[in-house]
Amino acid sequence: MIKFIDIDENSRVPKYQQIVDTIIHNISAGKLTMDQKIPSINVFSEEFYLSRDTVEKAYNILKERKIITSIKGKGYYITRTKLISKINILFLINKLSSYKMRIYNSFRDSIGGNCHTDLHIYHSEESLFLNLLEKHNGAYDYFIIMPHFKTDSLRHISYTDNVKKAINKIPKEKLIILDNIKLGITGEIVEIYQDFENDIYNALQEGLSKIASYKKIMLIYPEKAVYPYPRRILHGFKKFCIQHSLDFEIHNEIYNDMVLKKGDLFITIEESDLVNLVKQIRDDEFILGKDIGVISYNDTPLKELLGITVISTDFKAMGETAAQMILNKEKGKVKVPFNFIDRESI
Amino acid sequence: MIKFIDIDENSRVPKYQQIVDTIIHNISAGKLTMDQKIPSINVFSEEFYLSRDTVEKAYNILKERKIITSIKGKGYYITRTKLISKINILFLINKLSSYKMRIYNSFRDSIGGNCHTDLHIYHSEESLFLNLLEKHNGAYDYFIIMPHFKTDSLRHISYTDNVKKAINKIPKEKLIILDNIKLGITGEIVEIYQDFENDIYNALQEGLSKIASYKKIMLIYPEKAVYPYPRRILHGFKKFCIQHSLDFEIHNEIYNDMVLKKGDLFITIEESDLVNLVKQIRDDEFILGKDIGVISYNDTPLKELLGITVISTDFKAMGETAAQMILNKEKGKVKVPFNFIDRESI
DNA sequence: TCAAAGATACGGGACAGCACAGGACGGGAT
DNA sequence: ATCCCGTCCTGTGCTGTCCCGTATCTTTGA
Repeated sequence: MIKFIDIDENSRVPKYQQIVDTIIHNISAGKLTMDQKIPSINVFSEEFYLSRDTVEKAYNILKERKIITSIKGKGYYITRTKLISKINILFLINKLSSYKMRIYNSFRDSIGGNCHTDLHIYHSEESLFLNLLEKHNGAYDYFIIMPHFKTDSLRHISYTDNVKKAINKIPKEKLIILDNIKLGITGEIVEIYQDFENDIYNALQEGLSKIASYKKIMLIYPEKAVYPYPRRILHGFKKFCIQHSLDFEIHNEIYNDMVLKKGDLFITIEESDLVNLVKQIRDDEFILGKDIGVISYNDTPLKELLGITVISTDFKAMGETAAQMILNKEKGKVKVPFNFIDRESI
Repeated sequence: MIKFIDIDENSRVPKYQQIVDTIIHNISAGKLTMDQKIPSINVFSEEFYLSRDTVEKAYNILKERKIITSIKGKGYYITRTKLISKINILFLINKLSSYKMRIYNSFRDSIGGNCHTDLHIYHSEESLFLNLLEKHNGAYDYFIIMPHFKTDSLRHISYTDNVKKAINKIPKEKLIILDNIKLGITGEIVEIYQDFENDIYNALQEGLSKIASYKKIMLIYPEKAVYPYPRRILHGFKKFCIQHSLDFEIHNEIYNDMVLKKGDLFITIEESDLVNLVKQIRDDEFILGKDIGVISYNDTPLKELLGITVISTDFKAMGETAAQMILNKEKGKVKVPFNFIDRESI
């Protein structure tokens, strides 16, 4: 049996807090190791002449901090021996894309060394998302989540009741929602959102004079992607085109045998479509930015080198904002900057 | 009689659950086959000093999951061997870069739907790496790990004893090492490695005729990066230059006020350096691929569009190979393809 | 200043899960 | 007939979890 230091009857610190400190102290001293069993509530309370309630409260605090885990009928076990003092953050994203990566990396750069961040990917699958939340419930001090799911072709509702319930279970002060605003969660939570519909509308508006010189605008929106882009992009695009009486079409991808016509303007979302398109423009000996225009969705340094005009979310700002709001304990909704960056491709 | 692994008396997992896991594991490992008889409750309980009740409870769970069927007076028999459990894979990487991302995504595309893959990032920190392995020890069927750590300036030895010990604790048949071969782990493990030194040497060799026409070769090797690149890249580069009597220099990054000279050839590793370099070449009104040459490390679709010559690891192949070796239960060491792709930037 | 509210600590009880030790019964095999 | 098999049963002693009431002390609010 592990030898614990005594509990001080006359201390100002609550007894349950003394128990917590004792356990943590024993862990850092190496006297308690991973997966080791600690005394049961009954044993502990009798050993030190404490109420069962006091020990239970202490164990519950340790459990919430995921330092110990309880198994009904068996006992309490140590499940974490390191990173105890750090703030733990769960970063939950639907898929691993270069943009998500940039958000994550800029977040980690901004949040500083005193935080531990775990990244989990749920591959846009609702069941996985629910599982992960269930599994890590209470284990983290902050949950940064990006709720994007595979949409059924039948229903256009983005979130099922299960998802809403699961997210509502997370204490509001621990919750940070990225990328989405249509959750209908009440209360003061942190939201860092993209306003997909207005973002694309306003960005295109900025480039109107140039855009209007093209005969037809083609949006390449990957409809059948495993991980769908928000359909509000479509709405914003359509709204812009209709309002300015511009001829437009929407396609799923850039096919290899696509017929390009002088005066076409393409807006590509996926990088692969951009690459295919530019290759085809070159093959057909059109001049990019003159015969055929290209606007790409979301900027990268190499797109800048290529001189591709972009409409882009500032992902770096997104990660930084999330970090800042945690560090400064700010609340509220923040819109991520979305810019039209004019280069030579239109 | 089937040899079962032992039941751990002190585990936090209930004993009956350990029995269930053991049986399922033996089925996926092929040690228990269809219609085979498993030990009776009495035999099993005596063999492992368990209560009959515990074994019975485990068998009942398996029966409810239709994995075994009981015949009164005869015994228990395996009745289902397929789709009883997903294979769990832990993908452990040191940092999140676009290349790591490509490996991971191509791995997931290749491994198929019957596997569940978790990605964890240890940020090149030894303690985090050890903690993750300790925490998930035994929870996964395969461990795909990329051992890269922050190097002390004092020691150039890449791996401490702790790391070696931790990796050695993983059963050999579960272990897949990516990216590194200098671990000194004995036994037949799966290794999918990059031979950094010879890769860069051979790739440059392929482009020798073009490279030799430049006056001086500059390698931009980010020495002080938080996540260091293997120094063997340096060795291979130096070897190539010395062997062909080429003038060379090694820099840490592309500075903004760098003096470019006609006849310089740059090899950039980080994308940011490539971007800065190309911008500067344009600012100084040099002609890329004529006045000044650029070779970039690791290919991307946009580099192809830009016409940047690259020497590149085939990351997609890396992920696919890992998946194939798990699916086909192959063993051994496989070198990842590394190519010289000549474009217009030299 | 005083009362209400809250946190702390205690004692106890009820309930369900885990692991163990048996026993009783009928069915299958030899 | 005998032995081992699965099945169902009771009982014991531990475990965590949730609940109640009570007494003390501090903090808060009016």
